Amino acid sequence: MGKSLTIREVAKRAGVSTATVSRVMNDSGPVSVRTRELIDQVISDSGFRPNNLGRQLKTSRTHTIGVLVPSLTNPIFADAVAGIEAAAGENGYNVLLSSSGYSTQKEVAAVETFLSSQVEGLVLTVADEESSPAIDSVAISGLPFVLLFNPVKRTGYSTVSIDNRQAACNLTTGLIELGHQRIAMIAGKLSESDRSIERRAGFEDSLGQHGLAPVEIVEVGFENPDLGSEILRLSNGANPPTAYFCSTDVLAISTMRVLVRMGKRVPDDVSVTGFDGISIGEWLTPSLATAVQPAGDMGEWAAKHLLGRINHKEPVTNLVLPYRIRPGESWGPVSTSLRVGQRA
Amino acid sequence: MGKSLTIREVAKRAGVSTATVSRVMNDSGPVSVRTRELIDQVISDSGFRPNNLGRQLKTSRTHTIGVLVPSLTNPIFADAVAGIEAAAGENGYNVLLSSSGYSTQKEVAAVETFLSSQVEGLVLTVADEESSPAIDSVAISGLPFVLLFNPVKRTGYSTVSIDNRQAACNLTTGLIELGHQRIAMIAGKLSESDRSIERRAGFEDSLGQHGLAPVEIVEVGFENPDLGSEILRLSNGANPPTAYFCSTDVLAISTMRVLVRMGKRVPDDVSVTGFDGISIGEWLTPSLATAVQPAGDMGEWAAKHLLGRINHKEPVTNLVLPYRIRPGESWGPVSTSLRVGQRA
DNA sequence: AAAATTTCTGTAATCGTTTACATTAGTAAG
DNA sequence: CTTACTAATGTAAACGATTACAGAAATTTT
Repeated sequence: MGKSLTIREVAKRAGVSTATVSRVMNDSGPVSVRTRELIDQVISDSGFRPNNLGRQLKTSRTHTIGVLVPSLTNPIFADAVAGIEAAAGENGYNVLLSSSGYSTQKEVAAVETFLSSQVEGLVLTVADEESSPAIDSVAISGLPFVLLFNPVKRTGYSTVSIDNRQAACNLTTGLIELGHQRIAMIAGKLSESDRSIERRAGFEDSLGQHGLAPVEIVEVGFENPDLGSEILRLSNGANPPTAYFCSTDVLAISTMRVLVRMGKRVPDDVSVTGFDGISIGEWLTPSLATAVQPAGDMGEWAAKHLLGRINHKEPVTNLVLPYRIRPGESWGPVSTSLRVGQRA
Repeated sequence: MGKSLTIREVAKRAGVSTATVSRVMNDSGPVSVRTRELIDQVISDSGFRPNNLGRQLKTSRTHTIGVLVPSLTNPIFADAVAGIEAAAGENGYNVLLSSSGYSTQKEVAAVETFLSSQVEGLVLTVADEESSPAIDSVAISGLPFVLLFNPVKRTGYSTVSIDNRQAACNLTTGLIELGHQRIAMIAGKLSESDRSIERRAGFEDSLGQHGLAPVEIVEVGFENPDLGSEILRLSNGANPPTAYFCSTDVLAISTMRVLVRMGKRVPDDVSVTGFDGISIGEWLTPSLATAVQPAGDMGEWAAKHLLGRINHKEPVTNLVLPYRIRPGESWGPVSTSLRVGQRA
């Protein structure tokens, strides 16, 4: 409300020049003890707060990074953002946050805003790295950025991820070793997530290695997936799955709920696996078998690396962190009765 | 990397003045069709992107709001931020995000940064509204802000919350009606959360109305609460609680886990209630009895109201939204054996 | 065809800082 | 008491946009 003070006003009140005031604020040059004290006094008396816009415009440093994720309601991203924010804060950086809702269009818009706002770098998770106009924009601009969660495909920019394909393969193999032969995949829209694509590939790798084929790969939207009807259809179909491999924990949780509501027991009647390792999964009954991505650490690492690139010209790096298969109660041996029943 | 273009360069290339370029970009004055096309051409050819700092400095509008929450890993806040971000985005506003980790000191620092960054308003959840230097700073600055989740105490600024005290009272009464007489409260540090304080008050209201006293009120830190030893102590004490009233869902979930690990059955041996209504709660087994705050809507409303205050001089408002008691499987009638056993 | 409008465009100041450069004051050395 | 340095301060030009204001060009009115 009340027009805030400018450095000029402070200078006038202290009877010095703006240059001197600036020098005491930034410790950027010699100032006599006397005047320094005088100016400090005036500043604290008047509650002067320098306007960052002026400073940033002049120095062309904003100490701000942009962060773009698909969604904040999925804890995997919230946790990552928490890690990013923490690392940024520790290093005196601010975070400009945007979420895309898995929309390529919104990704582009967000990136455009970030670039206009002169952020010094970006951490982002895009829908599909291979065909992302948003990434193209950033790349062209020359601004440092690091891709988070997106599987590394092209080289040339920094990424922090896990080996989605291998993790998915391991998880699927786990199901097969439990005796499952008829496995369906519930996948987040492949066009909305290259993670889904990779995970599907891993899923198929494993099936292939064991001479199996997927019962079906069902694509669902992330925002309001209508799992109910799909699962009902599969379940009542000619070839009902004994296990559901879901491309994210959130989808897995929804899947389990649908199954339970249908009267199925997990894992006695049907097994379910997730992917991401959000902490809720552990607390569920049955707890969720999944592949854990260390989201908080990944975010933290991404931010630190980004700052390194910005401030110390550190080279582009592709970090692939280890994942962890977290066995849970949501998968179990395929039920004998079912196995026989189906074969009959 | 590559020095980006300025409006001056664009003007030169198009053979016009910067004023004209500015006019076509902002539609802020008459421009002949010919020159408009010419300039548009030059802009898209050169990939010119206006530098927001210059614009913002001149217009003194940043189209940015600051958002400060205690934590992003607690879904109640992540959901709220999602709502805020969505509303802000829809209205062309950017979000500068910070999290305080329940530290008053960090709150102050974050607010200071926001003010320097010339945000146009703030949405924030502070530890304790009644003694918050952060709020004082903002209030003095005259910047519009809205308090989210913090119970409304003083008037004079906008808030969005629910009636924490009443909700807590209702929830406690629910426990009492199930026969519980020995109820302990697990409270987030009262110094770190005025919500905890209110909820405790509601808890005590209900107990008082029924002529009961709390077994104990245990305060735990939010960040890494050591619930294990506390609950063990209570459980093995002279007066073991038959129910735990927890001040947040996150604490309630931890409490349930500890109890289960101790071999207790929930709700057969002991009941547990939460507070917040994070969606996980519903999916747990047993599902969590709790009071639901509509976090996403609250965030959305807070942001919209803030923008209303910024742009349309809407008056300060205290919005108290309805909460909903969500009964769950985590509470049940007090077990008869226990009741008798204890009385013996 | 001149006058009166209206439409278009340019000039230059400004927003709030920082900082290169110039200047002055202060101190040490000769 | 100069001279030569260093320390302290000030002057003024940026940074990249917007926008009063004024002037030129095009159009309409008389």
